[in-house]
Amino acid sequence: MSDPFALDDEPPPPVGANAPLASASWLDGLNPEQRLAVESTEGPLLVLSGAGTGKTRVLTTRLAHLLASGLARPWQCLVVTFTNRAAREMRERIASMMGPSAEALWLGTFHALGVRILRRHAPLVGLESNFTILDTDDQLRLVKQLLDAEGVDGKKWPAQGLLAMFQRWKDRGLAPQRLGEEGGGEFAEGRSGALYAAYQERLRVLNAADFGDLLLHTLEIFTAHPDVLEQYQERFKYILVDEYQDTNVAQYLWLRLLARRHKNICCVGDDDQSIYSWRGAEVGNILRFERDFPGARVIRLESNYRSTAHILGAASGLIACNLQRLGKTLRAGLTGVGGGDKVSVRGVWDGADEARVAVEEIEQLHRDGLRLSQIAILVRTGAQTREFEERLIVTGTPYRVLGGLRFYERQEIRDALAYARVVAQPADSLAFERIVNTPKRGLGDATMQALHALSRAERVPLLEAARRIVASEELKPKARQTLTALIGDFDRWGAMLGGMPHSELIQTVLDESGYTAMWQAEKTPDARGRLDNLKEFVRALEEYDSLQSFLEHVALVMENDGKAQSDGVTIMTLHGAKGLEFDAVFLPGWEEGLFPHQRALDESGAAGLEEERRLAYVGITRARRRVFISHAGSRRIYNQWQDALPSRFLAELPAEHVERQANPGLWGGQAGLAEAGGGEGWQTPGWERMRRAPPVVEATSWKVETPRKAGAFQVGGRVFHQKFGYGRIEDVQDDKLVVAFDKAGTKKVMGSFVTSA
DNA sequence: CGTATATATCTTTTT
DNA sequence: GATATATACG
Repeated sequence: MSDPFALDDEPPPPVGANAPLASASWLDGLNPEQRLAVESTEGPLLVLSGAGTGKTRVLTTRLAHLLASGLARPWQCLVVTFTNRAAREMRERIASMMGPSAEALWLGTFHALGVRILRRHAPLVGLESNFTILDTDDQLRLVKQLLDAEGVDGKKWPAQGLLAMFQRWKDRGLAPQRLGEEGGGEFAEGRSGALYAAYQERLRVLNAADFGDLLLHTLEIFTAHPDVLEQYQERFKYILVDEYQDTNVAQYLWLRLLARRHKNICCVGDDDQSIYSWRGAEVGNILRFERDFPGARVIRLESNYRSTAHILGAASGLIACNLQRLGKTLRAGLTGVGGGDKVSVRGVWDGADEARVAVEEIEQLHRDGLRLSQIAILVRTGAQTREFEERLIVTGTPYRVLGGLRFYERQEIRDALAYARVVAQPADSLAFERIVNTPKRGLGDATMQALHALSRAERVPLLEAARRIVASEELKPKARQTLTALIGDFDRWGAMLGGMPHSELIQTVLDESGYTAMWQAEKTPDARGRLDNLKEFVRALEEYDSLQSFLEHVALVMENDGKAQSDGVTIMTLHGAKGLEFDAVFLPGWEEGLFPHQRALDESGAAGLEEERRLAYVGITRARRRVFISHAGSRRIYNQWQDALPSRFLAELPAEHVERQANPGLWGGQAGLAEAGGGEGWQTPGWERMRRAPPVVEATSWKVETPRKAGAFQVGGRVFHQKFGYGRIEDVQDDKLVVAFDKAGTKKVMGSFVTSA
């Protein structure tokens, strides 16, 4: 086994088992390419690693190799992952191989590593080292305020769009002063560049950074302060990057700067799994690697140890339809297992039917001995999870939704966090603003206007402005009194900060502020759950040794890894599933418009389509043994039933790897979906015809009352309104109606809110 | 100032 | 169908 020359005879690792590496023989069990990737420690190295070819294994083994062979000490290794989950898993695996020295590794996401560096040098970019990290909510509120202050019409130029623009700039490493020609565009008559600068300035005043800043500022520091850069260049002897195809320009520049000294940078990626271009990721980073790092070595990992031949065949056939790719062939590295089952494709009636059929199949797999935790349902959009959840609840099948609305995104948790933030950092104006009037204290718009004005005028945080304003005569006595009380509360809590366990402190804050009482008084059914969440929140606090470190963790991770679910079916988005594997994978919703998603096609055209196809490829290759794809004939979107065509991706799956499942008696006469019986229904003339003529949006008659257009109403007609009851139409104006209601008097209402009576 | 009601918009994907 | 924003009223 340990004969280094007997590489070709090494048996591949068994499917589905992560054979633990014995500490002394970390190279055992690697195939020749993997071994080469591990042992080529010096100089730039690009590892092109197809799905299921042991990428993570190579990364961890390489790291272990570097440490165990004495080439580097843990703190000299920089390891960048794409998700927090990947970082955690990597750390655990290294720790199990190397022991506690793994603690000293610089290992994390770009953003986590960015903060770590930025905290040390914050003053160089005009921040204090205890700066706040904003969440999306805060950012949006800030941009809105900005548009307001600058007199830009927020209706015409939505804050969302502007924020997205800022983010794209940041993804490309562009600070306002570097925008140059880029700046402007149409937005707000070409003022977007100036707004960007104003936004960054506001952040600085607030002593805050948004997500993009964590990288942008570090980059700024590295370029403007060579001495600082040198310090890190010197330190990081070896750099390892996971999911390299998903790095954006800013991250690329960041890496290039850090690697310039030792040049021992190893990037692992797969252009076929690049699915984050909408977030600024540049597949081009892979292409330019050899150019930017002269003498770079490229190793291809093409032996797939994960999936059966049929699954591989289906996935390869699909991805081959993409024109923009480096080109890689996945070979089945699996021995002793035949082709396995073909990929199942099934047409279903609608979303509910789809869920029902899938869950039946899941129960069958479970009866056959598959563990539920080895089964996943991977959806294109978060909204799709619901129908599966409902069905799984009905059948009593345990499940877990990963990445849905996340714990720290819930309203009550954000509120509690805001309280914690103000206690920890009284200058955090955005947090203060969030909770001044939660629970209701009678501090409304008027008070806030005054506070903002003073805050801007004197360039002080809101809480400080509040202090000054209550000392003046400006507010009405009532507002003045409540505000004084609130300031007093925060002072008191602030003083308690070091004196008691912080979880207790936050509990006290939530109780004394009346926040807990607010939910207790609430009669709605979900109030109960919210109180539970708050308890969970306080419990999570206990696991951190300071309020600061807790807040930092939350800002970066946004997920609550506290409660590890036991056995259950996993539901998540395709994006969330990258890097995971399951025995059986369900891929619902393969319909034109949903997958590929219409929006991707509209916004990015052919490139968008290819990215969607890569997403499909990622989905299929998550599976070890079984893949179940389904598409529904009609699906409800918002309120309307829409006929849906099977996804073009279905036609791209090689027929020899696919088994078309007939759903008995279901597909009688669906237009365009004729089941010709040849198992290739989506390639029939009918489907081709439908594909050329885009589907007509029409409400099917058997489920909904079609919302009537105002045009269908006539003056004098009788109508019924949910709230106002019956009435007579007096006038029709565009989509609005003037109706004289029998009981409620004459009102102007939207035509869509009434029905003919 | 708060509440209730009416309307608009929304869902692609996440660090 | 759910949730943010706008408006009217108390």
